[in-house]
Amino acid sequence: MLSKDSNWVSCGQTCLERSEIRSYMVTLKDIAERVGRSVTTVSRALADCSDVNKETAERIKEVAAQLGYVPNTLAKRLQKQSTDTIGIVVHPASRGYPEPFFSEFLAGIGEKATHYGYDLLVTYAQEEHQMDTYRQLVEGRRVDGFILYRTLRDDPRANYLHSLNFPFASFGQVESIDRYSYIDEDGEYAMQLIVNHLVAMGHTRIGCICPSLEIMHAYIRYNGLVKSLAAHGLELEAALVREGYFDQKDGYEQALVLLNQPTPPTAIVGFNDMIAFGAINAAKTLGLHVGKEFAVTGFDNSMMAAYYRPPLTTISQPIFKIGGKLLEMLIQSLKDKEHEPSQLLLRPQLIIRESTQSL
Amino acid sequence: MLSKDSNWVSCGQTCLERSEIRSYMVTLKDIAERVGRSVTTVSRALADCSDVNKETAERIKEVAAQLGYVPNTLAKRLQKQSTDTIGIVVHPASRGYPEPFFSEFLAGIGEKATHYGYDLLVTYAQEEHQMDTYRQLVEGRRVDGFILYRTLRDDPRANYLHSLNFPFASFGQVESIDRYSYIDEDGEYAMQLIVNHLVAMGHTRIGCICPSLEIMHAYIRYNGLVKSLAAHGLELEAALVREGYFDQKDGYEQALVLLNQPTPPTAIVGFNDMIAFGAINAAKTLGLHVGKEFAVTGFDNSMMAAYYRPPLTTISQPIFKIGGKLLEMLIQSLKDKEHEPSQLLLRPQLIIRESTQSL
DNA sequence: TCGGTTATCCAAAACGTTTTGGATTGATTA
DNA sequence: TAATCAATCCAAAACGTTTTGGATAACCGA
Repeated sequence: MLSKDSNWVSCGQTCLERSEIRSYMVTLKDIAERVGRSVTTVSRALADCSDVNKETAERIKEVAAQLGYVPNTLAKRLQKQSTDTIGIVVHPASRGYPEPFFSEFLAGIGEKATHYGYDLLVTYAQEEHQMDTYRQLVEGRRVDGFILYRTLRDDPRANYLHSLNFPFASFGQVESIDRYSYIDEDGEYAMQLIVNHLVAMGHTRIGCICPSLEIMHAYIRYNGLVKSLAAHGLELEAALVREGYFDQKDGYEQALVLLNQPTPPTAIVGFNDMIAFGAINAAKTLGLHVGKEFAVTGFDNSMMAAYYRPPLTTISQPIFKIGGKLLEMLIQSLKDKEHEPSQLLLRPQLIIRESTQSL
Repeated sequence: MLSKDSNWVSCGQTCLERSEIRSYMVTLKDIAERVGRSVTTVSRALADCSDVNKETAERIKEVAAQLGYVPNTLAKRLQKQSTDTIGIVVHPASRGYPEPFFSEFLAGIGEKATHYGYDLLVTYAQEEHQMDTYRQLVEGRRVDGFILYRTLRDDPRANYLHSLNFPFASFGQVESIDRYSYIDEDGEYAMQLIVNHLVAMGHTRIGCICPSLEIMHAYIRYNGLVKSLAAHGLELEAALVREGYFDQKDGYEQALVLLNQPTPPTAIVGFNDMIAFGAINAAKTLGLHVGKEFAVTGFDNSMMAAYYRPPLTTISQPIFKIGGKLLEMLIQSLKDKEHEPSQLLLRPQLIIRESTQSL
């Protein structure tokens, strides 16, 4: 193993040299002096401008390479008055394991950002200081645009940015503004898929565990659920609806409440996979045979879904791709300020597994 | 719901005003003109320097607040020649669900970074361009320091940064350099805990599924495993060692290989939780009663561990805290270049659950 | 010969800060 | 009275780019 990168391993002399190179930062001025041209010319040569002699340009590039010149990002950005940086403010709920969704989403954004030469600035703010964080980033000109996610129906972040005409793109719609860029999954359609499937399996007594309806996703899915049930002549009984946020613990506890009722549901629709896992565990605890006599569905198709016992029937969303596409939409609007906002509604897919079988 | 943040909701006039404020960026010069003082004085007043008259300073601050002045971050950084930014280059394996570890680690780093006023620059590079990415960030002066994780025994990133004397702190040790800041868990001790427990449960035929031994963590744990087994007069048979990277699929497949041998192990030590989950599934597939006649252990105590069926015996590491502490160590060394590197070896904890019971 | 191109170059301004090295004033001290 | 000191202020330089608005010289066609 030592052979790999061995030039770095026992570096007595090498290190010193490198260290000197670093402490002496090469600037345009250095190159200019060395070549005997002005800073202007050097800058233009490196930018491949047409008004510099070919030979001069070559010589300049040669010297630049030889000196190991790398432009100073800060200086460039100050001059250009743009940061080439996209900001994302992390939601408090995305901080731990509970939300496997987030790391994939971030990766989708990050890979595209790197690809297009943008930096990704990730900020963690406490919920109560969330708006201050946005304001600081905007007014300190630290980012060129934002990615938003987990939107609310009336979303203060979106409202703020929209009012400033500050670029952003969001995963999830917002009711309180219009003309903005977003991607969303068709939650209503997703619920239709789920309900159709459950009904086909013989379920009529269907409950759900969902987060606050202030969250846009939840609201859309909830309405979709009600509507789809109605299409089958079924009703979503108030007693069969429980609020639970996002983690297994909530799913477990709320499912227990539902299942301990006099006439419990035969199926529970979890609004995300973690909730569904919790519900499965609750049912197991009560000795139910999950999949047969009691069904559970999730939402997200997280990796665990396929491996859980029983494997979870859930809705698949291409989170990684959504992140990437969102970033592309944002960059689009950064490059062309007049560009019409793009809006994308994705068709989700139902992944049927063993957690839902015929009654 | 509309009452909350209603100042943003129906903003006809408000929006315009805001928008004007933004397009007209307030600078020190603006304040200076308004107050009738020089830019220098304004700058010094806002920095609470002692050589500006109290009344003047107050007046300046008043006007600054009134105009909504926020310093231009780029200009400040260019002048100060520091970026106040910490970089983290994401390992390709951390991109999806498979590694719940990552989002918690990142959150630990990010929250502290925000707390100390540092930006967190998250970069996604393809593995083959990894070193280029580091070089660009270093030489373009885009970050003041790095957080490294998932170190190799001979780690090119650490070697590079170390040779340049560029600040970094890593989660995991590196063999190829010394005198650097790191946090690591005591993997040898962790394995001792696991082996002692398994032996106490009556296991003598113990196998393992571990990642490449080039990875420092894996190497340490592997050696710890061998040593701990030896302490009980046991040997780690070559046939009972399989390489698997990090996900359930690997765990599943490699566990099948182990279990289909003529004399299969009665316990499998997974080098992380995902591997362990896969192994559990494999055993279930073969009809084994996991926990009773066959034991599995994990490493990380990811959230799923407690909820898996059976719940997983595993090693607990405070990943979130480690991230935060790492960032603090890094900032420490940024502020005091001469500061001795700190090195922290954590005592891991064994969380015993039902996946390991008496034979 | 002259006006008009073209090719090549550059000084200076600009981006918005912080810092350096005084300058000015008025009061205090020797 | 002159020297010293403290308080208050600021012009200019610096950070390292990019861009603006020419300048210069050589060449071309009429």
